[in-house]
Amino acid sequence: MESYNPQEIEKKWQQYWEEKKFFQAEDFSLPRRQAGKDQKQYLLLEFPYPSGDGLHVGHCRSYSALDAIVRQKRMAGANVLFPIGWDAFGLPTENYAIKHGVHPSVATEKNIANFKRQLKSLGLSFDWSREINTADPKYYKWTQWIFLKLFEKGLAYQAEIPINWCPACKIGLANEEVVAGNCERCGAPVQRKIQKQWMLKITAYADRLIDDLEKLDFPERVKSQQINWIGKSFGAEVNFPITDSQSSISVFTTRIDTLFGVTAVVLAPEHPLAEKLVTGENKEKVKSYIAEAKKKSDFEREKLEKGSKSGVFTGSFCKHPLTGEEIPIWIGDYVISAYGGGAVMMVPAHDKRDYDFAKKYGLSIKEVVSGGDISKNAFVDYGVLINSEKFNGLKSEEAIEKITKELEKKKLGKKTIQYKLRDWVFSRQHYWGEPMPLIHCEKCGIVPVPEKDLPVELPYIEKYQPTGTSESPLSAISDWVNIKCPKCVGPAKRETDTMPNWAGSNWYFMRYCDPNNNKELADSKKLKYWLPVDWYNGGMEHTTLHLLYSRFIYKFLFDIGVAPQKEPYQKRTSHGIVLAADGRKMSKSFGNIVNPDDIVKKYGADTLRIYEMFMGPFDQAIAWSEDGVRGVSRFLEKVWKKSLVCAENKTSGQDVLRALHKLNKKINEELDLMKFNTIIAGFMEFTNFVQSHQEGVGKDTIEKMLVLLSPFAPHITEELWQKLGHRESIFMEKWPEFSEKMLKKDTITLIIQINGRVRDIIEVKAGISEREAKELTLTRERVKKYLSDKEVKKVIFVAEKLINIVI
RNA sequence: GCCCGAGUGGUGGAAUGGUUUACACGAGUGACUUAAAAUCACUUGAGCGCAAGCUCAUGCGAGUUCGACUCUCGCCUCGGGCACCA
Repeated sequence: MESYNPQEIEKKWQQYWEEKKFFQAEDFSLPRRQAGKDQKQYLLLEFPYPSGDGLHVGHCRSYSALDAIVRQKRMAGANVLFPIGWDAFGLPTENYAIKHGVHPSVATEKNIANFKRQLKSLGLSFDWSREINTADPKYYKWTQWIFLKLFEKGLAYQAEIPINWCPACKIGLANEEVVAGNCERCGAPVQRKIQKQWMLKITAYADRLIDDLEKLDFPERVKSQQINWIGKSFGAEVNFPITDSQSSISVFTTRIDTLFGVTAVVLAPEHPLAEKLVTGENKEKVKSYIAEAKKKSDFEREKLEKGSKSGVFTGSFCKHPLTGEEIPIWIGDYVISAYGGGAVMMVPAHDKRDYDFAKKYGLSIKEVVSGGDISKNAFVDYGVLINSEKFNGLKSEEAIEKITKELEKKKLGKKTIQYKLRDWVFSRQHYWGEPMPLIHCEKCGIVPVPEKDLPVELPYIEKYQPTGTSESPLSAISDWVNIKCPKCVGPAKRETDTMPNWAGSNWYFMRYCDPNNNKELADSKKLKYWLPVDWYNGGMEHTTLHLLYSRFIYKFLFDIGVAPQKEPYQKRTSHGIVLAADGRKMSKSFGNIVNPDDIVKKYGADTLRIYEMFMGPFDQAIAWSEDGVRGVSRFLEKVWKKSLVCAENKTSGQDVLRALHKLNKKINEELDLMKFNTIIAGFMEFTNFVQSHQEGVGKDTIEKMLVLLSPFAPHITEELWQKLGHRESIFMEKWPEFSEKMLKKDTITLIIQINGRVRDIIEVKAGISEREAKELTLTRERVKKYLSDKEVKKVIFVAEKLINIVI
């Protein structure tokens, strides 16, 4: 008998499938086999960033799993779109290029070639004819086009916002490049620097991003994470008039019922009024405090531990809007400038942070909601109001209503809604990204590049190093920067900022529907046919970034008539990461990385695929184990041998057929639930069964088993299929159905319990009645032993399962 | 500090109210072999016992139930996420 040699057969079939174009999706077409049941299925995985490290075994895990689902759906008759492409712009490539003196476009090209080779070696059934690359001008033409539309509709604007600035490297840093407040490259402490940045107004879509989640088939934890991120809260805005001044401080609170407990107002160090309110004696102290706080990066500010909040008194006071009482104005670093106007009313009795702050600086604590013990802790729950003048005795809920009304009447406040969600910083001062298609004209201001001039190509330059001035490297190319204004033909300059890599990944799934269109983003009929994506799998870490951002962009494209629906993805699932054998993350610095190439070379792609599905629950993080890989390799060896041996037999016995239908049922029920690990276990159980019933297993059974296994282990099953005498590919087979009738057995195992403990097990005929079961049970020696003279109080009978005697 | 998960053999895990430990790994014994590897067969939660068998065990403690890994309450530990969100 020929032995199983994956290295030989896998290449062969990969080429065969590619030549036959098996995996190309057909626009509008009926599915291959079930005419009349025109069911399109669009399955998407997050396209990879082609890093220099090559494919990770983590990619293989989710890709193999999705591929199994895709292959099964094709066999069941669906017209499946399963595309792949490259999220090619990004910071790591630029950094790599600078470090090694290789142009980013060259590095990207090389990395893509490597990724492509690796993906192909796994035999994944992508439709390669639709491959896209976000760094290709033909692609980013449309990324720029989307930006122009956002600009046109007023959803792209410029704002002064702080960035992380490394004073030593003289470059702006991404959050990821800031490690514990220091620059990742040189270790210098990161500072904040104000920079003019392009922003996208995602906040305009906040409500819709929450409301439309309802109808989507997303995991609850994904939905709630997005909802919490958007953070819609209902509350009130209150004005505290500043003493001896015309102006007032506006604060936002969700707990207006605690208004009478305010003992200070605290401003963020960046608050525009902060410096103005400082009085003589405190001036120096406050100034240096503000300077210190501003220097701290967001990172440090966010990580301030309990108790380490700091603050300083400005020396100024404001008036309580209802009592007229004098209230001190403080500055505190725990107040976030970007939220709620950068000012809070401090109610130490009923807010934990305020409580800590008041304790630290000896501010008074005034209880206004009864129910707690404020000498020990802040009482944060709702309760009944006290010390609140005419509102005493009201419940918190009612008080919120009435106090808000009172403030509105006196024009000192109003009901408002606040969101945590912030607008999206959309520009980068880097080379390797899409240039923003805008022109700055001295006369006309900001002028969009006319659509006919798109794409604005990224110039190929030798010097893409940072400029040291916090401007993009593009600003140094005067040939490119200086241009005539498209409106007035006067002298003008190009915008030199580029877009973040999110720009390309926001809409890539739309381009797959029509990847070579030169006239528009994609043909509207094709979009209408394929979208929305039926099933999108990806990582949990993208929940509040890519997944949310791309929903926003899709909604925008829907509003301007480009996207066919309100939501891009109908169903979302997420995979767990693959950890190293030591339980840590795989990382170069730990030296614990597993290269999929090595596994494919040693054991074959089918083994790698099955192992990664078998390793554990799909959505959980699991550590790599090469012993586990060997176990799967043994399983495939067994499939190979038993298939060839049993194909000699003509027919199969009843027991074997029952086991086969049981397996078929298991797969049909568990595949969409992504219970790959138990499905593979089911196959192992089946092959073990075959091993012990070898004579009773016929060719019919083996063939059906191979068809069932083919989505999971495509190469070995295709090879065996042909060895068993078939000319057509196994993937042209129709997905098998199981019959419930075949699963029925004549006898069942009845568990006998006494007081809920198992005491005996008997084989009885199926469909046994309670009376029969009881009679049978009471004759058993082992039961009698326990019953002896005791009284039977109760008998619980669960049909086809167990009988429990209570004594 | 807040939010979300998860705790089951030597290990990864299975079981979502009904035989705890499927499947796999590892370990052990035997067969084949000059030998090893590979393969095959058997054993493998812990304790007591010659055995039949009994007792205990799903992080800890209570509770609901004829019956709890599963449901409820309280606690502990680990992992992931985070924007001190007023």
